Amino acid sequence: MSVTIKDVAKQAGVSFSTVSKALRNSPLVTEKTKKKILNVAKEMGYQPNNLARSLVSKKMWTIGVVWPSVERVTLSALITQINIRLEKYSYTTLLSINKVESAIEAFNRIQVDAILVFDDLEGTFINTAPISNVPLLYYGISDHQIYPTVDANRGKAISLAVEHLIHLGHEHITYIGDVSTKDPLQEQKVEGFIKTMNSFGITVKDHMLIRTNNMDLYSGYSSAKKALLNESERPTAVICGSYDITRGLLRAVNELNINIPDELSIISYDHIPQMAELNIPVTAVGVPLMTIADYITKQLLLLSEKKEIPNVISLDPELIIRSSTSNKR
Amino acid sequence: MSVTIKDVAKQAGVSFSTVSKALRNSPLVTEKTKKKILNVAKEMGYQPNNLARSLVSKKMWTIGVVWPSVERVTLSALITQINIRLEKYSYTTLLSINKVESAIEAFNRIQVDAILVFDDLEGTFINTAPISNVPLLYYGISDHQIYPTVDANRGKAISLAVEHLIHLGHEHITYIGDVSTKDPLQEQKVEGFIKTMNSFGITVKDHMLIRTNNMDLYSGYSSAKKALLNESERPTAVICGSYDITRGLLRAVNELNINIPDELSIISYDHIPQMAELNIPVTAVGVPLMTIADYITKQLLLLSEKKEIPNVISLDPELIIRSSTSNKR
DNA sequence: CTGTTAGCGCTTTCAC
DNA sequence: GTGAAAGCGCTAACAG
Repeated sequence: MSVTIKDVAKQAGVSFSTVSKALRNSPLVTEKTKKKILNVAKEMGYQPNNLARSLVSKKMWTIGVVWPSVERVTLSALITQINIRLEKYSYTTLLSINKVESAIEAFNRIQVDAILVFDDLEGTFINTAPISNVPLLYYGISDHQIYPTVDANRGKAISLAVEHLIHLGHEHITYIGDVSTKDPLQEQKVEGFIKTMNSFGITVKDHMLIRTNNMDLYSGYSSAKKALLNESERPTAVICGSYDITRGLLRAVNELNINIPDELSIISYDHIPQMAELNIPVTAVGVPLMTIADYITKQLLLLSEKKEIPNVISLDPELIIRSSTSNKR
Repeated sequence: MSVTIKDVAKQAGVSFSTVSKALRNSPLVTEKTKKKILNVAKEMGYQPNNLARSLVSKKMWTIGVVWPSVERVTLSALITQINIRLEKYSYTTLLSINKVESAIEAFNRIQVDAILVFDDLEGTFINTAPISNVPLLYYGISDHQIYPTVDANRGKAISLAVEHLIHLGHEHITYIGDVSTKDPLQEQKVEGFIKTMNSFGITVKDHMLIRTNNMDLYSGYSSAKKALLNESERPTAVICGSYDITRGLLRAVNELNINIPDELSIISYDHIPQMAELNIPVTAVGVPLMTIADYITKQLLLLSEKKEIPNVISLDPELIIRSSTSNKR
């Protein structure tokens, strides 16, 4: 078996509780003995048993993330950011690709300190809402009352986009996004689009709402091409539902030799740094990625310390104007 | 604090060890008392503490997977399959998106039963080879001597592809794949291509080796289009380095109205079921996904039980002929 | 069959 | 400062 605290104690000629203290760098141990113990420990190749440690301290220093099956640039970027932040507080981030319920069950089994649920895909979480002894944070829509939720107000973000375009004089505005699934997060964006358009007295006709099969680059590309090909019906502005779709749109725009923003204004959901690094820096709406990461991390940290957090953390989307939007010519 | 085995014992009027036995469904307990205990436990909302359980049993029933940063269809499919198999043996699969070393460290901290490393991206693992107390399995190339490795023999697979095409009479064969990174797994494919071509006396000229920026669909699409546009220099057969690239190629082929296999034969790396479900069922080479999943799972299970496994598990790639390849016309 | 007794490896009082 | 003792929640001999 592997070397334990007792073995080290015996070897160093001290009691095992002193070893424990030395290892935890307690001030109750002389520097001298501390040094000695640390040396012996290293020599013997001592590795702490974190299960035992956690059993008494009730802390695993681990956060579980329930990861939806499909990868999108924004989501991975978000998890990466959260991971970075949590690392600074010495937490490890672990992901599960299992279904929401069994993922939560697994994280309960290994007793993580908190669970983050991205139920980005089918909204099953809201309906089934499994039980968890471990504190849980949900990133999605806050129209349920079960677990604390971080809500990025996607509908409001799209409203911001519409308003911006209308103020620039656009009326023929098209929304390209994934509206094929039952994903409530995507539905919220579409709703925001239709409602805001209506509020300005504009009826959203069929060709102004383009459905892609999913949120990836190629879907965006082919849908966009279709929408832009017919020059007489071409919109003067487009709102994209995600970063990936915007990338697809830009490819199409490039191939068709359409000038941005003179012939077409583009605005996109997803307030991420990458948006500024595209061929044309793209005007965007949404809660800044870093802000979302900050808030989620903060709540996760609080939950890990068994602290109470508000049931809804509602984040305000922002509009960041870049060179892809201009007055209607 | 939460309810423990002792609380249940007190409530049920038995000793706590009897409760332990009842919970583990031991035959040493009467059905009657077992029933009673189970009831009381449920009423009290008893949840086992798996840390304590693991502390004595030395088993976490968890496998850690070190996940490379980029998602590719094949890799996710593979992990999904492994996950399914492990679940059947009551193991949970947990992923880490951290760098190889810190991921391994994290999995050691929470004491998983085994670690699987997909170091698909930069080959850092082979060079740095971190220490792990937990048994570790590496999925990649077996030219190192540090940890047991499952090797899918990617070079041999591409050889198979070349041979097949040559036997069909093709000579102007182009390989499309990701050769931009230092990923040794991709390099192996390219090497296999060049060597085998040479062995048939064919020199691989520049235009016969197309580099995509990465392995995704759009890269495949645009590279393929470029390669196929010039009709006079167009190859009679193409080998794709991955499923995603093949999908991209098929889009390009479709747009350019090229007939498969009459005008162009296509063969792809990645022996996965999805390959048969494309517009044109595509001839493929590689170790069948399910076979890889079977082997990896088997080794992982053995490692979890502290059993010895061979240092190299070399899997034989297969050729599966579908309708995308034919004799050169 | 059921209960008693030891631990698993560690942290944390509390004496010395 | 250091050590002895108790206990985290559970499993696994060992008695009865």
